[in-house]
Parts: sequence; C-alpha cells; structure tokens
Amino acid sequence: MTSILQIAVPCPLRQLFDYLSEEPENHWQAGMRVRINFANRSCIGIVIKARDVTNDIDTRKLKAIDEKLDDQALIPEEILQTVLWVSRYYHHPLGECFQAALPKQLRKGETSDLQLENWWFKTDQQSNKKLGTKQQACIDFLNDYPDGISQAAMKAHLGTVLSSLKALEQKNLVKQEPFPKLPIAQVELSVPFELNNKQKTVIEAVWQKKAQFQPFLLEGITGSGKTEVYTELTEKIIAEGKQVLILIPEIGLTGQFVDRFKKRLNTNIVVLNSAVSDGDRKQGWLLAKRGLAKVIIGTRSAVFTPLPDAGLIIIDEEHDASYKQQDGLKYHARNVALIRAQKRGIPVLMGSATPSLESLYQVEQQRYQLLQLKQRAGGAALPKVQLIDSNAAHPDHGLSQLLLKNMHQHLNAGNQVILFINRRGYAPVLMCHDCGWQAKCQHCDARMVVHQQRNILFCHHCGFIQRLLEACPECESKQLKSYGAGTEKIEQVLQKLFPDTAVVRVDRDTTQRVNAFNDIVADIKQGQARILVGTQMLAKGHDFHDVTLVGVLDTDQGLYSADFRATENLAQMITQVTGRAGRGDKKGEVIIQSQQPQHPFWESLIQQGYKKTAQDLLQERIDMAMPPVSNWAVIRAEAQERHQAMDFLQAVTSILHSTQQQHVLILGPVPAIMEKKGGRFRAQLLLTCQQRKPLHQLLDQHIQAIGSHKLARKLRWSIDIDPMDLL
DNA sequence: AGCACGCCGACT
DNA sequence: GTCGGCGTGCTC
Repeated sequence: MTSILQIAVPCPLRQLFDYLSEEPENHWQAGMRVRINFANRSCIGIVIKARDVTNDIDTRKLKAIDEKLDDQALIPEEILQTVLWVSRYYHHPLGECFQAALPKQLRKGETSDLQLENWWFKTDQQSNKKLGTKQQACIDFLNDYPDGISQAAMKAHLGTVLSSLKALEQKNLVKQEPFPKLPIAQVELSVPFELNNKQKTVIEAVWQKKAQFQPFLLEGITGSGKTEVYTELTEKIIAEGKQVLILIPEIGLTGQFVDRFKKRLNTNIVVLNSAVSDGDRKQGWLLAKRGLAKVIIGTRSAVFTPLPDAGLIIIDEEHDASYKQQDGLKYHARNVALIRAQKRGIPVLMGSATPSLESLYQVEQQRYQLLQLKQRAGGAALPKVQLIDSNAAHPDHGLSQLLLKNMHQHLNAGNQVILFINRRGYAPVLMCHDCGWQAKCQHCDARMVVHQQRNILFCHHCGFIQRLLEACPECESKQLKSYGAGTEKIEQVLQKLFPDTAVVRVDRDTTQRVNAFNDIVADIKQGQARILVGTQMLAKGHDFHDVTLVGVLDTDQGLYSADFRATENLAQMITQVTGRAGRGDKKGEVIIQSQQPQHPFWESLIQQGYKKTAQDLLQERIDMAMPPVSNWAVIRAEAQERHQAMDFLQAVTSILHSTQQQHVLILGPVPAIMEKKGGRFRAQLLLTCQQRKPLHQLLDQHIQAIGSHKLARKLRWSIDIDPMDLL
C-alpha cells in the first residue's frame, strides 16, 4: 500500500510538496523526518500529512521519498502546531520555520537517538568479604545513589574507578547499564534563600494559577530578588513532576543566572544558548522531549523546545529586544511562549525591572496580571540620581568636572565606578581640519569609527575595515582630527587621570574571546579593576557589590532618534544602568550627562521613575494609534541599485491596493533612515491596522503575488510582523 | 534559496 | 568556432 506524504521542504516556498511512500498512511505521523530529492538535491523534509493512494489520484509526477528517518514523530504535536502557527502569524514559509525551530543536527537529518553513557547501579547483593578501600569507596558512593549514577560523575568524585567497578561487577555487587547522557549537575547545593513577604506573595499568586493559562507581569526593580522568585517557583513546579522553561536574553554572560538555578535545584537542567555545541543542543532538546530534562534555560530559540510535562514558562527581562529575531523568520519568543502556554493551559511569568510598553498595555487591558516587587531585597536604598549638562563637560573626552570629582571620592572610599557610554571605539568621527572632509564608509551611509588600538577605521554597520589614514584623501593635509569619544578613548583618558587605579573596558571589542567576559567579570568581582568603562553590555544582569557610582555619558541618541521605540529603550537603559549603583549596605550615586538636560523626558524619568514615564509613553502611543494599540507590519526590500527597492515596494503597494478594503493603511514606500547599508539600498513599506485580522488577511491574500513578482527575485525582501524598529 | 536551461559577447 | 554572462522558471 503506497501513500502520499505532504512535506514541508527547507526552502522559501509557501507550499507543501507531495511525495510517494511505499508504506501505508498509518505508518506515518506528522512530525517525522524524511530524506527527499527536491529539485535535484538531497534534503530533509518534515511530514505534515499522509494519505493513502486511491485509484483516482494521478501519482505520475510525484517522486518517492529516499528514506524515512524517524520511526516516531521527531517533532511532537504541540511543537508542530506551534510552528504552523508561527508560519501563519509571521507569514513565513513553513519549511524555513522548522529550520528555525529545530536544533541544527536534527534538521540536518542526524539520528534522534539520545546519546548514552555508562551508568553504575548497586545490586541487592551484600559483600561477605572485606573489600579494598577503592572498591569500598565505590560501594559507599553508590549507596548514596539508589537510582544509579554515571561513570563520569563517579570518576569526577572518586578518581579512576573503572577497574574497581569491573571487579565489583565480577562479584555481582554492582551492575552497569547505558543511560541517556545528562547535563553535568552542580556538586554542592546551596541552602534555600529566605524569601521576604513580597516574594512569597508573588510566588503564591502564580502558584494559584498553576493549572491554567495566565500571563503574569512581574515588575521588580533591580535587586528586588526576581531570580529567587524564579528558582523557588521552579522548585515547586518540578516537585510536581512538571517541566519549567526559562527564557533569558542573549547577553554575554548567562553563567551567573544559570549557576543560581544549578546551585539551588537538584534536578536535570539543560542550558541552550549560543555557547552550547550543536551536539549538546540536540541532546538537550531530546532530553526535554523525553521529559528527562526538568528545567530548560535558554535564549530565544529555546522557546521551541518540546515540553511534554510543561508546568510553567518564565521570561526573564521580558522587555529585552533580543527576544525578537531580526533576520529570517522574524519571530518574538515572548509571543511564541504565550501561544504555547495558552494551548497548554499553563502560566507564564514575565519579569523585568523595566517592562515593555506592550506588556504594560496588556496589564491595562487586564490580559496580564501585574505582580510587583517594589523594594530591594535586604532593604538597600535606591541611588541618588543627578543630571548634568554635558555641554559644560570637557570638549575632547566629554567627562564633566563633577563626574571626575565624584569618581575620586568613590574610589578613595575603596569603591568601584562604572561609566557607561553606548559607543564603541576611540572616536566616532575622523575629520580633516583643513578641508572638512570626513571618513565615511564606502558601503554604508555612515561614518567610519576610529579604533586607535587596532590602528583602523571601522564601520559598525557593515564591518568594513580600513587602515587609519595619516593624510586627508581630499587635500592631503596631515591635520586629521578625531572628534567625540567612545569607550576606547574614555578608557585611555581615565588611565591618565587615575594613574594608580586599574581601568577595565567592557565592550564587544574586549569580549570577543570566548572566556573574555568571564575573566573580566572575575577581575571586577575580586576588585582588581576599579573603574569599569563599557557599553550597555555591562548593564545587564550583573551585580557588582562594590560599585557605588555610575556615570552615564552621551545618552541623547534616544531623544532625537527617528525610531518610535527609542525613548522607551532609553528609559529602560538608564533605569537598568542606574540599578547597578549601590548594593548591599552601600548607597549608590548616579550621574547622567546629557546635552539636553532641560528635556522633559529627564524630569519625568528622574522625578517620577520608569513606571510613570513608561505609562506616559504608552499614553502617547495610544493617542497616536501606534503599537501596541495598533498592529504594524513592515515589508522591507534591499537591492543593489538605488531604485530597485523603491520600485519593488511601489509594485507591492499596487498589488495591495488591487482589492477593495479600508481597514489597513498603507504608508510608503520610503527609503530606510540609513538608505545604504552594506552596499545595498534599502526601503520599506508600512502597513497599519487597528485590528489584527484585516492586516493578516490582506497579507495572506497577496503574499503569493508579491513573492512571484518579477522584481522580487532581483532583490531581498521580507515581512516583519510587529517590527521592533523602523530604521 | 538553489540550480538548470537558454540566448548573446570576448576568447583559447 | 566555444566559454560563460546572469535573466527566468521550476522545484512534488
């Protein structure tokens, strides 16, 4: 009996392809993988449907599959449904959605068998003779593990034990068996944290809704103990035999966060972030699918991990932009997590000190329940914040007298200082003093940034590198001067101003090496480095207990930026950074330098705090009918020639206007703010609608025509649902 | 996205 | 006389 399989193929085509199988329909399940020959090349497809061949079907033009790769569905039904939803919601080809959802090795067709390792178990038999010390140690050790333990773990604790174990096996005192290889557990567990009443209230609120879909927004200021809430809840949920998925942002260091879970919970914790190897990723995914991994901690793509026993999803720093994928399938992991939780009837806990306007809006709409932690755990005081006019600061390096004076005070008191400047490199501008020429990138509408240490000019948008010039290419003058200051210059200046104090710089340039970030953090914690200069990567998720002064330089991009989310992001950044000052029993101080200190934004943020500022910003969005109140989709195009992108989007506009409708507003096309980037010219078309449905219907209706337009293949184009920016 | 097929310019 | 440019058409 042959059957026809409908298969999702890994290519950007918005349709399924039929293949023949010699096996009957009931041998097939949706979510199995097959190796197929597609357009003359071998690839891996996902079975979506199977049906038996009946006489009236013409099968002549169908190819047969090459190989069945799974005996059972690799992709569980729930993940399959989630990916189907993602494909529909983000208007992205299904085959490519599976690519994004599966670990690399599984989508390349590797075995779905779990990697096994050797485990040892004690038998019921007792020894009647006295054993050697090594053998006795093994027996004693195995007594502590009635369910057995891996050979690797025994070796880690007792040294070389294999020969002793083999000897014990001969005496029938122990036995060995293969068992799925589990992630390495923390050896020593720490004692449970004593929770305060506020934390207990939060945990209780979530616990009460543990058997239903309920999103919670946990608004907890820095240092209020969100992580303890997460660990405590996770412990309670896994005690009921359930799994917990914890999403974290893509930041340099997740180790600290993961460690706190590993030290607290005696269970199998799988970590899925960019540092994890392809093999471990596959193993982690499969362990979760089998229910053997109880806690899964991972970045954006971990939201597609199978969870047969799902009990809770936690999203830490829910406002973080890294949850939205910026290329390919442009999904938002928070969105996908909510959809999964809804289907499973489980709660979602989203935590942040600076909640996104989206989530605050959902609270207002009573779709999310708000939980708050308003006090720093241990009662530490909030820092004093001062705003100063940076126009009066030093014209070259931009550090103000007040900031320098206070740095001396804090350093003399034995404390540490953080300076944030959201600009890498030495200086953002290289200019000819004689003719006014500026160093620009030849591939982008952007200036080249001076990186003095590497003696280069560097484009931060496309990565183009050029030797640092010694003479002006226009007038051959030697009077080339750099203007403005980035982390590199600030580091250099501070090293001169504070010759006896160690200065450390933390930005993408100093943390490229694999363990560089960890090493720097260790230096900071041990107090080796006293002045820390860095971009906002220094602001995320670290508490350095001896930091009492935080300086924020050159913050104003957010106030003039053309992007609709810039002010929200600035408020979040400033608030997160401010939270780094003063912990434990030390009171902190924050100095913000701004070129526009009179801007009402500052008064709002400093006097009334993030929440009030965010609510005002949300009201502005509501008044102007912007997201999250209205729904946006952006169609972007980028092409080799300046007019191609605009021409294509103009054609798209006509296609979209070809049917009568009055709900969706079509704005543009317009060139991107930075039109040329990486040698390509970019443009975009904005679609807005008060309701979600007409917008999606319009796209569904026309997407095929857009994709097969003759201009479409001469350029790159994409749809971005709920865009994070319009740049 | 790939990759083949197909019709016009500068070369062993 | 060919090699190869990338326009366009298709992928069960």
